[in-house]
Amino acid sequence: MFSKACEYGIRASTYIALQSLEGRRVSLKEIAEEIDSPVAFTAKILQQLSKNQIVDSLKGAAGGFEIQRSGIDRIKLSEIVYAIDGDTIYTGCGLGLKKCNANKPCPVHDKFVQIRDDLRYMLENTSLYEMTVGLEVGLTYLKR
Amino acid sequence: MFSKACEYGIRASTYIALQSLEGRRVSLKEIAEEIDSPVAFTAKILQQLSKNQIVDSLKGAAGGFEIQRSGIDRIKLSEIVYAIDGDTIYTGCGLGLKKCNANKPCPVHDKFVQIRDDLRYMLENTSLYEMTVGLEVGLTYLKR
DNA sequence: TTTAAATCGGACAAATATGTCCTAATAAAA
DNA sequence: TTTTATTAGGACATATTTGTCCGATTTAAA
Repeated sequence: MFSKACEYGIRASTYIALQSLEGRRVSLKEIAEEIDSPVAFTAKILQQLSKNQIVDSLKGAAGGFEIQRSGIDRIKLSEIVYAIDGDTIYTGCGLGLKKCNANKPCPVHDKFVQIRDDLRYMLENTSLYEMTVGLEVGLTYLKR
Repeated sequence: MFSKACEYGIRASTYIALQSLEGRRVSLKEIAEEIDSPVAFTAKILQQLSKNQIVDSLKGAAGGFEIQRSGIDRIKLSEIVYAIDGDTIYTGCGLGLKKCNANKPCPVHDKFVQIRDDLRYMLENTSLYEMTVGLEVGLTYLKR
C-alpha cells in the first residue's frame, strides 16, 4: 500500500505527537527505537517531514523533534502520505494505465475509484491526535 | 497498490481471455503490443501465470496463450494477484508492523481491515469474464 | 527431415527503494 | 570559549523490482 518510508513516517509522526502531548521533545535516536526503524533512514524521512512542516525540528543539544498541539489536531494522515509517497495512491490507475479516467476507463476503474475514495476519506479524516489515543492507554502499538 | 508485474499480469490475462472468447490463441508479442508492456518482462509474468494454471501456454509454431471458457468464468482477479504479489495486500499491516493483529493492533488497524476487506471482496468477486465485457464494446481499455 | 515460429528458463542489466556513513552546522551546557 | 549533543545533507552501499538477452526446447508446416 504505502512505501516503507511512508510507513516509518506515519509511525514516527505518531510517536512525536504522542510525546509532544506530554510536553516532551524527542530525539531521532529515541524515535527510531520506539518505532523499531533504521536510525539513519528515519533521519531522512524526518528531514522530509520537517521540510513539509509536518514536524518541527530543533538542532543542537537538547534539540529534537516535536509537533505543536494545534498541529496534532490539524495534521491528517493524508498529509504525511502525500509528503512522502505523493498522490499516486489517490490518482493512479489500478492496472497502471497512464491515462485511465472516467472517459477512457480500464476494466476495473469504477471499482477502484470506490475503494480509493474510501481510503482517501479515511486518511483525510484521521488526525495525528486520533492516532495517539489508543497508544496512551496501551490499546494500540507502534512496533512489533 | 499492485506491483508492475501484477498490473501487467492482470492486463495480459484479460486480453488473453478476451481473445479466447473469440477462439483465438494469442502470442506473447501480440499480448505485449495490445497491453503496452515490455515483451520480455511480460514473458516472465506469463510463465508464472502458466505455472499457476491461470493461463494455458502451448509451445511451438502456432503456439501461444489461451484460457478455457470455464476458466474465464471461474478465475477471479484475486487469484492473479495472489500468484504474482502473494497475500501481503490482504494480510500485511498498513503501517508495516510484523505482528499487527486485532489483539495487538496498530493505531489504524481497524480502519485498514475495512478497506482491505472491501478490496479483497472486489478482487474475489471479479471474474476474467467480467473484465472482458466492456472491452468488447469499446467501453473500457487495456492500454494508454 | 528441415525450417520457422513460438514458449521456457537462466543469466545479466538497469532503475528504484531502502539503508548507511561521515562531515558540517547548530545550540545548549560546562 | 570549548565541549557535547543534536539535526542536516551529501555521498555511498545494498536489496529489490523491473526489464533485457540469448540459447534451449517444442511443435507445426514446408
